Amino acid sequence: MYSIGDLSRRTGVKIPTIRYYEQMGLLEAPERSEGNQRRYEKRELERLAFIRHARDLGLSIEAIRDLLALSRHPERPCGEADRIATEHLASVREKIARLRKLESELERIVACHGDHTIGDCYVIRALADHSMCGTDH
Amino acid sequence: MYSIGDLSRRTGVKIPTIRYYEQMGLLEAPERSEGNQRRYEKRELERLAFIRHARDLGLSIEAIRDLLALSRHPERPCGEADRIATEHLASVREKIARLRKLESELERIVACHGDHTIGDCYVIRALADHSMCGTDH
DNA sequence: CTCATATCTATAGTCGCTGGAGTATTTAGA
DNA sequence: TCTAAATACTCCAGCGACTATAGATATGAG
Ligand SMILES: [Zn+2]
Ligand SMILES: [Zn+2]
Ligand SMILES: [Zn+2]
Ligand SMILES: [Zn+2]
Repeated sequence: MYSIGDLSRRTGVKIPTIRYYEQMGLLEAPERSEGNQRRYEKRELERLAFIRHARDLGLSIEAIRDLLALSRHPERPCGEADRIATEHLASVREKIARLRKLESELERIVACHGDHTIGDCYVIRALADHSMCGTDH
Repeated sequence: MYSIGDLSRRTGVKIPTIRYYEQMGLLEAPERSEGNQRRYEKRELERLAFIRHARDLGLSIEAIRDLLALSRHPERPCGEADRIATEHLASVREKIARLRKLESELERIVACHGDHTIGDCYVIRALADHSMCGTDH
């Protein structure tokens, strides 16, 4: 039996976050001690580690909820789980592409620095005028 | 004189967002019509375009507030503006680096898909066990 | 038994918007 | 000039994924 603090230490998930996951339906409401404190089993420790890992990989709470629901039916085909992961990969790639555009614009913007005043600062001028940009972003 | 709707159409910033920027101190409170509606000058249109562009480049409201304050003193040196942009570039690069790690883990995770069940789905197993990952993320 | 530590609930704050309710103003056509 | 449509006003709630209080209660070691 683990207290919420034990779970927190073992998974690196902060205590209020564990309670938040319970509220969001990722963790089931655990048993309680006589004094109403949460008491977890090993199963729930593993489940929390799964959640933590999925969050670290950027999956949304909703996606994780779906994956957890799927994992309760080991005999079913896993197309849906694969789809969730594939879609997430696509969204990560989109984010990277968007950020790379920003990166290249920002590189251009900060390239010109030295001794000058706000009045002729390229940073300020470039921000004022998108037509100086090489991409839309 | 532009109404808030004119400003919105010309900059692509939604009306509630314009009011939000005013509340956040990015736009000064404009003149009002007899009936209390906002009336803007060209100056404020340009300022909003600046804000929009800076937001599109991912700068925070706070950074933009600082840049706008700086731009009121064209004679001063621009080191601070350059610093804000450079720092932002660094944070964009960090985000890209993090996302690339996620991308490579997710690629690995979704690589193995075909006809199988949840019970032996690599997606589910990989999420349950970070030690299968090649990077920390 | 005492007392420090841990946990409980409920609530509010973070960021950058976005949407709605309910009311008031502006503007264009008849 | 009157009316109806479009627009704008303020205030407030909600998003996602936490995080941080406040004030009360429970647990566990000495
Ligand atoms: Zn400069
Ligand atoms: Zn641009
Ligand atoms: Zn699978
Ligand atoms: Zn991992």
